[in-house]
Amino acid sequence: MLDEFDIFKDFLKQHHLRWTPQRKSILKVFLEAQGHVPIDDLHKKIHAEDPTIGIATLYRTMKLLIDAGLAEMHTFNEKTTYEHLYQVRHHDHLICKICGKTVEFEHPLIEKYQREVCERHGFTLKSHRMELFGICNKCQK
Amino acid sequence: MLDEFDIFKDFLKQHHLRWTPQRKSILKVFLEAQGHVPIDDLHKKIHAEDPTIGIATLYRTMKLLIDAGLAEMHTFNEKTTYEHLYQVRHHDHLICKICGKTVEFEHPLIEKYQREVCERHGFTLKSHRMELFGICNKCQK
DNA sequence: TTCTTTATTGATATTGAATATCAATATAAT
DNA sequence: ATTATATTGATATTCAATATCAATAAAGAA
Repeated sequence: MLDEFDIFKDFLKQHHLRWTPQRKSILKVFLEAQGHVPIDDLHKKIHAEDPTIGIATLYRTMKLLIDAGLAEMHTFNEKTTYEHLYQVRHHDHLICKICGKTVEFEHPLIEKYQREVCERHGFTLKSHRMELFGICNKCQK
Repeated sequence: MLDEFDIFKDFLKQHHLRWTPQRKSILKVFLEAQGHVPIDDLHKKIHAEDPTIGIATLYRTMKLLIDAGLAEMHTFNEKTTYEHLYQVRHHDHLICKICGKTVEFEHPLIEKYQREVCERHGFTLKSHRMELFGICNKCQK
């Protein structure tokens, strides 16, 4: 079974890009982080790992990870976060408008109807984004 | 039946804000525009209507229109657009990744399952965002 | 290995959308 | 009219993200 490092290496090779220590460190730190990681969190962790890596390289590498299918970018409440994608079951998000708590869920029927809608309009579905915004238990009290 | 101008006036009054010629012009131009309107399109049209209205006032007013429930902000492909909301049936979006064409749709069953998911997690659903990304007919050829 | 080509890097400048500031002005209630 | 306060336009500012660029490093060729 290929792990994320192999996938990234393959991706880089296919695109005539290079496997570098910086890219390795960034992938490592990203994989160790949990859930939705903001860029500045990543930056701090990277800095602890290797203080010489600049912010530009971090942004550049995160883009590559997205292109390689290993990460996904989200923007909830004006804040950008990155989420680990590979070997993680697809899911959508339920977000509390007040405290920002996020719950991940998946619903096979919703996905099915999404595919139907696409077909009906002659589209080939590539991806989707579904976010439900509400108020969680705690914030209602 | 209240029109958008009445709704906006009421909203302003309730919040101790004021009904001004600038706000009137911006609402007028926004209502006349079609579909998903980028801010700079609005700015051009506003400028034709009244060249003295500044960009800051435009941004401020669009925020108010959103708060008043008359507009919705979208960010497709890094570009922010505003969409007319009142007296428009709720719908979601299907977007071509290549040409940017958007199709509006609604699916009652998807909505139903969204509500179910929320309840199951103890959330009160307030709104949602669902965007399907694919390749349209024309772009596949 | 050494050479060559070309991708990558970090530091830093730049961009650009969106927001904050502020003095002058307009609005709405009294 | 008077008063309190919201609004305005011009412009400065912010800040995440990107572009620039000379120095460096990776990978394939010889």
